[in-house]
Amino acid sequence: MGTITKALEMLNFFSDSRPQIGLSDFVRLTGRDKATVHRHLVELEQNGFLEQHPGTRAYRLGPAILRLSAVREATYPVRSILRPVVTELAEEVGELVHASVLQGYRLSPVFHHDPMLHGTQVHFDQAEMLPLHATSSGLAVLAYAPEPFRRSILGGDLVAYTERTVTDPATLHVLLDEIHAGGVSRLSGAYDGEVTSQGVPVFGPGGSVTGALSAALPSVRATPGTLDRIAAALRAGAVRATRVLGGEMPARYPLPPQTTLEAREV
Amino acid sequence: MGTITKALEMLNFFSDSRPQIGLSDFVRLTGRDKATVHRHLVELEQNGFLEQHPGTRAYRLGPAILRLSAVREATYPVRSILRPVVTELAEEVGELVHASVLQGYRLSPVFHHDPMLHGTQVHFDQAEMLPLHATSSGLAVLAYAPEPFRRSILGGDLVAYTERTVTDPATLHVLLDEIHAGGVSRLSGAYDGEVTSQGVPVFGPGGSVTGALSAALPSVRATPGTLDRIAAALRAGAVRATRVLGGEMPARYPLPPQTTLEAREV
DNA sequence: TTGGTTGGTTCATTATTCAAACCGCTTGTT
DNA sequence: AACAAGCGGTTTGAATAATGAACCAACCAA
Repeated sequence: MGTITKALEMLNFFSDSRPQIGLSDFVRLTGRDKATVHRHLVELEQNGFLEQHPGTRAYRLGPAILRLSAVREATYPVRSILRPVVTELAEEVGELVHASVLQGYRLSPVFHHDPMLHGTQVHFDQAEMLPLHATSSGLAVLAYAPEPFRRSILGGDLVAYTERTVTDPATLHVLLDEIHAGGVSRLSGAYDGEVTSQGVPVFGPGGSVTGALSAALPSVRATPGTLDRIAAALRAGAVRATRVLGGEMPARYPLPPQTTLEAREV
Repeated sequence: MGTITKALEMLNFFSDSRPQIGLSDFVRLTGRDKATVHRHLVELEQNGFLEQHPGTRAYRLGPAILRLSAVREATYPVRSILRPVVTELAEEVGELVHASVLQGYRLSPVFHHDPMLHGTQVHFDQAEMLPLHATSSGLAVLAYAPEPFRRSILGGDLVAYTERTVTDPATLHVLLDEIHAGGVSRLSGAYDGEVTSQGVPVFGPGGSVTGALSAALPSVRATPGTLDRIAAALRAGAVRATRVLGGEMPARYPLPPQTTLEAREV
């Protein structure tokens, strides 16, 4: 692992629930030497990717990240483009919806919205990278990804996040073919034990998968009728999201919403 | 310069006008070796800070930056807090207003808004880090910064961006004392030759300067009356911005808006 | 005092960087 | 067709910078 990766990985330890991290915490989190960690922190700070609280000396994410994200959004506004799609979809289905884009072997959250209609909500941490094999978004992506990519994922480490995470490559392969046929993935308790979620792929130019939309709800609220309604809305959302991003739906994708909706049992 | 800095600095070459950069371009821009540059690019890409266009193989800023900026905003929402202040101020004065925060020896843009009321607008590139000695924002910050910090800036490289940039430390020192007394900095053609801008400091907890607000307009529209009206609005904006950020105005700051407004000739 | 924190520094050892050559591919020119 | 020049990317061994165990200093509680 290179120096740059070591430094950048430290940024990933920040999350909504852990916004500030001190030197010793970083040493524990990374398992690396204190001197190295410190030098990396200083360098990140000098470049504005971190800033140090004057009092506590703890580090938090810095203003450079803000500046760069503004530049990316100004030239390639994925987030602001997906925002209305996600928000409308979330309001329509009445549950948490999030959009994410493929980054390496995981999904990077881009935007999420929860209409907050119910007493219990699904917790979503936008700092977490999502695994492909254990989330509805990930399965939706894998189902439409090129065969070599699918194989490299199924052949890699398939972490079991709960006892209901599917980690058998053969079973996953069958599951992905079913999702490919239906256009929507459905998972219950495979990543968060109490959550049921459904996902649809989002495509870029040339019909290649670039990300996913997903709706999640507490499994206690997940009746078959509700899930089918959400699935139909997601399918329509996939088309909208792909269109606003300038992508193309592959010809083989099951068309919404006038198309027959087959309930998918997963 | 460390490896991490070399890699992170490459991200700064992206801007609104240069959203995609290829390997050879980076080699020219950085002056570094092609093999090294390539390894850095690959490592940045693997961590999602860059993504490579499949067709052209050019690099652009990646989704990880988006994810991290969302985390920072969720826990320390400087941008979304300053947004309404900047927008209202811009609409009030009818000109481009931007907010920026101190990062090392420069200012990092956070948010900007242009009401677009006139035929000619000031161009603002949010990718550019602003120098302290040649911008109204920077002078506003320096005027209220601790003496050692002010001296380290005035003792460093003072680049002349135009023939009207003040680069003499002694002259700048006098200028800063005047700004400190008046609360507003005013510069004409010191950074962009055709632009006149005014800046006010924004303070954090404990009354330390953390950033600035600035309003800019084409010098051809800059009449004394207009500038004084904008200066008054900025002073009020500084108080609002400081308050919403949870900071404290220093006791010595000239109070708006009921206070006497002295026109500052700079 | 002792013991356990915290953030930060020093200096042999070790891994990374550099420069120049090369490869395969595309593009525009002769 | 042949050529040159551009592109992204890779390989090589000598120069250079990163690493990590030990060390400092400060703070807090017992």
